[in-house]
Amino acid sequence: MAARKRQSRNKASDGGERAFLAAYDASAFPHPSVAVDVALVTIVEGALRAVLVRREEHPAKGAWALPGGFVGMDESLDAAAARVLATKVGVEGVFVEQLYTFGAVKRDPRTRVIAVAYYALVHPGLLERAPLNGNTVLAELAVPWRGESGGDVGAVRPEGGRLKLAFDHAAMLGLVVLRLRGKLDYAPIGFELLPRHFTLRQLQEVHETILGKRLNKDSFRRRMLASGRIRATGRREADVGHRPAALYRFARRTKR
Amino acid sequence: MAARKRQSRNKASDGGERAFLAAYDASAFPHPSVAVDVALVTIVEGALRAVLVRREEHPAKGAWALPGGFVGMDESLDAAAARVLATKVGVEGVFVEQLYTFGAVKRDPRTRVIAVAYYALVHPGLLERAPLNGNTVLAELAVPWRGESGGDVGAVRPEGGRLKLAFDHAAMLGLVVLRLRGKLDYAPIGFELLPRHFTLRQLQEVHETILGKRLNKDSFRRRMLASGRIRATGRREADVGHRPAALYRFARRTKR
DNA sequence: GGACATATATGCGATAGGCATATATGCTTT
DNA sequence: AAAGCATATATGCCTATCGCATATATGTCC
Repeated sequence: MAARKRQSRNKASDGGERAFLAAYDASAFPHPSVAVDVALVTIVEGALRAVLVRREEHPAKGAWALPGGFVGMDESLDAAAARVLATKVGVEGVFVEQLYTFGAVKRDPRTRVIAVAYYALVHPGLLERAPLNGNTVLAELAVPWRGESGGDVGAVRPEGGRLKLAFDHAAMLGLVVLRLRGKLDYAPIGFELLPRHFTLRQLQEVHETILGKRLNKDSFRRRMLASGRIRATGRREADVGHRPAALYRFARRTKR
Repeated sequence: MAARKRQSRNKASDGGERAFLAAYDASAFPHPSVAVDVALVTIVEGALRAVLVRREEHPAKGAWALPGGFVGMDESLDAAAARVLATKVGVEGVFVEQLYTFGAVKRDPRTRVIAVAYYALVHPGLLERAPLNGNTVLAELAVPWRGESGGDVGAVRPEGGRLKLAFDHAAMLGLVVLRLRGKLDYAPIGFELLPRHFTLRQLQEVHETILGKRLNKDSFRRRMLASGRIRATGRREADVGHRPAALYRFARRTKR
């Protein structure tokens, strides 16, 4: 689906055309800058949450923003997103996918900045190693439940109140939720929010959290088992005060 | 720091912060350029087709490419896509939507160019007014049909042979097809490829062309009529050598 | 008026989802 | 050790939808 290309850093070597290329170097003219903003999303306590960092500088100083950074001349967009995740949040090797590119003229009051938004999914257990200091927060994404009124999809609230978000980052988070909802049925994104081994109930809770509505337990179970995307591990959960559920893991191939 | 001159552009508001903003002007450093490429897609003779222009300049001189252009400092991405469509193809007021942003480092041998790909949908009748001269072609997108083997999705062929595409534009076209397939069920994109009034059979043929497989006629009819997205006009097609079909039009609201 | 081609309507079996009920099982309590 | 508990797992039924077949309707063409 999303073209995820990993580009090797082969250095430029167009010998004969160099003079020509220089003449067409678009960077000689003023043009927009490009940044990546990454929404690192997880689920804690039954709510979608995203990592936000407090801006130390103008513009929007003091507001909360998605971790981001400008795209270097020699790194791909995907690489820039991974770098931002590793540098600013300390997370590596997680699911990352491009979301949308925001290009309104005045979205950044400084200069013209085009932002390529990414979203990443991670099991909260992996976030424990990433220190969330005072300048970083795991904010709950407001996802109105079925029948529940009020609240924009994806708007952010910390613990009841509402955080002021910089730039158009609130729109980015709203789009993340919509994208997750749209892809949940046909893309293996639910598993990214769970540990390697999980129960069917845990998987259902992830789906319910993303979709913002309750699902029928039996139908969900049948659908998942028939999808061929999960495989029984033969193990069971432990230390629960009742019959333990079977543990499954994600199966890459759709076997039928 | 030295980019002070640049800052005079937006003297509109930020009185006190001007010096600060100048210090953070990212355009003072070398950074990637941004272009938009637009796939104008239509259906002619039962095949998805896209407008391609022959490149007159290096790089990839002589190859076929999607109409594109660099993004100006004072235009949004959406505006740039609309400008490219109007300027290079002569089409306005059609459905345009962002597709994906391609950011591999070496995708353009000249300099670093990040391409925000768009796709547009248009009824072929509207394209007749747009002159397709020798440098412009309406190339068929290779969409393998169910059971049919070979051929990358979205690869381009003129009339049997295969066109050489510049840059990563073949990947863009492939992604267009996948996106159309994915959105067809829940987004009103099929109607964009039809005239204002259309028959159910015409709509079904559009769906079949996009999906690359035959659909059951009765199920399709029932599904469309029950979707609430089409409304009977009371009129019928004329001059067909058999019983004329009822004409429908797209209804914005999903009434139930 | 009849042939023809396609549109439109109706019925039926297969399949999947929603729902209720019954059974299984590991842990905790008595 | 036995009973209780809470949840997992299995089974059956009803209904909506889809694929398929059949029947009827309605224009044009000869």
